[in-house]
This record gives sequence, C-alpha cells and structure tokens, in this order.
Amino acid sequence: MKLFDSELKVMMVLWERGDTSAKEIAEALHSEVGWSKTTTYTVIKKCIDKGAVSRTDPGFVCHAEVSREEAREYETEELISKMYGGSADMLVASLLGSKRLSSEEIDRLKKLVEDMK
Amino acid sequence: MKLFDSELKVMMVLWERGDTSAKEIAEALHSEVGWSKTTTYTVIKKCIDKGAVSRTDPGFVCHAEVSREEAREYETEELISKMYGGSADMLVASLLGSKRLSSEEIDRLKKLVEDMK
DNA sequence: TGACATATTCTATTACAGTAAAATGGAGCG
DNA sequence: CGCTCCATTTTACTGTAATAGAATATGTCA
Repeated sequence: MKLFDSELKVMMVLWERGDTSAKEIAEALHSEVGWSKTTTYTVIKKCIDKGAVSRTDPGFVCHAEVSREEAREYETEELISKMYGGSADMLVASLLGSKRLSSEEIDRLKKLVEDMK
Repeated sequence: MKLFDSELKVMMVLWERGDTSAKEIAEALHSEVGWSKTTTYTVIKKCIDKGAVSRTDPGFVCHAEVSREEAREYETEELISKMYGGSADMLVASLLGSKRLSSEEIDRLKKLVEDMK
C-alpha cells in the first residue's frame, strides 16, 4: 500500500509511540511540523479509509495496521524498480560505490552479510 | 536535484542511448509509454530549465547533464532520510531481512562487501 | 437538563505534477 | 516569393496530494 508523505507523518507517530489517541497525534504533529489539528484529523481519516490505521472507540485510540517495516519494504521496492531496473543488489552496489557509508557502517554490513544465507 | 517521474522517463532514454535528438526521444517515448510528441518536448524543456539536460542546436541533440548514478544516489538518499532515519545501513539490513534477495544476489553482495575498504 | 468546551468530520482551497492542444517559426519546394 | 509541413514552444487543462476553515457531534459540569 502506498502511503503519501502526509500519511507517513501520522504513521511515524504511531510507530514511535505505539497506539495513540487522535488527539495526541494532533498535538505531536502540531509541535513537530506545525500542522493544524484538523489537518491531522483529515490525514488520520485517510489512513483509516485505506486500512493503514484502525481506531477503537473509547478515546479514539489509533493503531497502526501497517508496520514500519512493511512501509519501508514498499518504498524500497518502489525505488528499486524505478531507479535500479528491479535489481536489489544494484542498489547496494550503488550505496557502496557512492562512499556514502562510513567505515563503521561498512563493518556492520560485513557482519550482516556474513551472518546471512 | 529532484527529477520527477516524467523527467526520469526522458533521462532514461538519454542514459540508454547516449546523446539523442529531441525528435528521437519523442519517438521512443511515444512507442514506450504512449506519450504525445508535445508532452515529451514539454518535459525535455523542463529538464533543460533545471539543468538536467543540455541541448546543442544543429539537430537539437540532447545530452544528459545528470548521470544515472547521480540520480540514483539522489533518490536513494531521499529514501534513506525519509524511511530509515538517515542511516544507510538500516536500508541494507531491511533488504536482507525482507528476504527480497535471491541467494545469487546475496553471493554477489558478499563479494562486493569483501572487496570494500 | 442545558450550555460550554473540545473532538471529529465535512467541505473547500491551494499547489503542482502530468499531459497535450494550440501557437510559432523555420526549411524546403513549387 | 509565398505555401505547406513538421519540429519546437507556449499556454492551458486535469487530477490529486496537501492543508485547513467551517460545521457538526460528543462529552462534561453546574
């Protein structure tokens, strides 16, 4: 499922804090990104409509139905197909080639890959 | 520099074929994605305006000023900051964890990482 | 119970990516 | 010399994501 940038902001709050009331999400996004209360409520509604969030009535507590990991995989897959012709290892090769990774990160990667299989 | 999806289509043609006349790009995108000629010209113009493409007059030959690798790095960086809190190795960890990689891809990755440093 | 405060939904408004029709301009030909 | 065709540019329309103001519902306390 595609989550728009605005919807991701709501999801981030839920992923960070766990289940959270609509009110509290609105407060968080007001201080974090300056959103008006109604903006947040509108976006929460969209998330509910598309099934990314569910809400239980006493207190309007919201719950993420899409995990952060699922969202990450979706976005990553999209990048790979758009920019790397669908091959995931090209993405890693590009990361390594771009010198974007610190040597600590490379070390961690080595461990990750070695532990694989 | 951010390239929109439509602009990427033009860039793809240039990356695939090297320098190409505007006319030929229009023909390619007409058969590949059904774009009208004028749509392609409009998008080429936008690419020129933002400096992603340059054009020399005899024949209106277009040249990519942004390499495929640069575009990949930009998009990848965007994903990392949006979805992975800015840490590139988390992206790789997520790829490995999602079982999205075939065993051949993992083998290639191992080589890549080992050749690093 | 009635009135006020606050939470939620409804309904615009804005901004911009995507697309293409209409306008322009120049090269070749009668 | 003027006409026609085609490459390019200008301008405009469409759809939709992002944002939020107005309207409505709900709960609380005297």
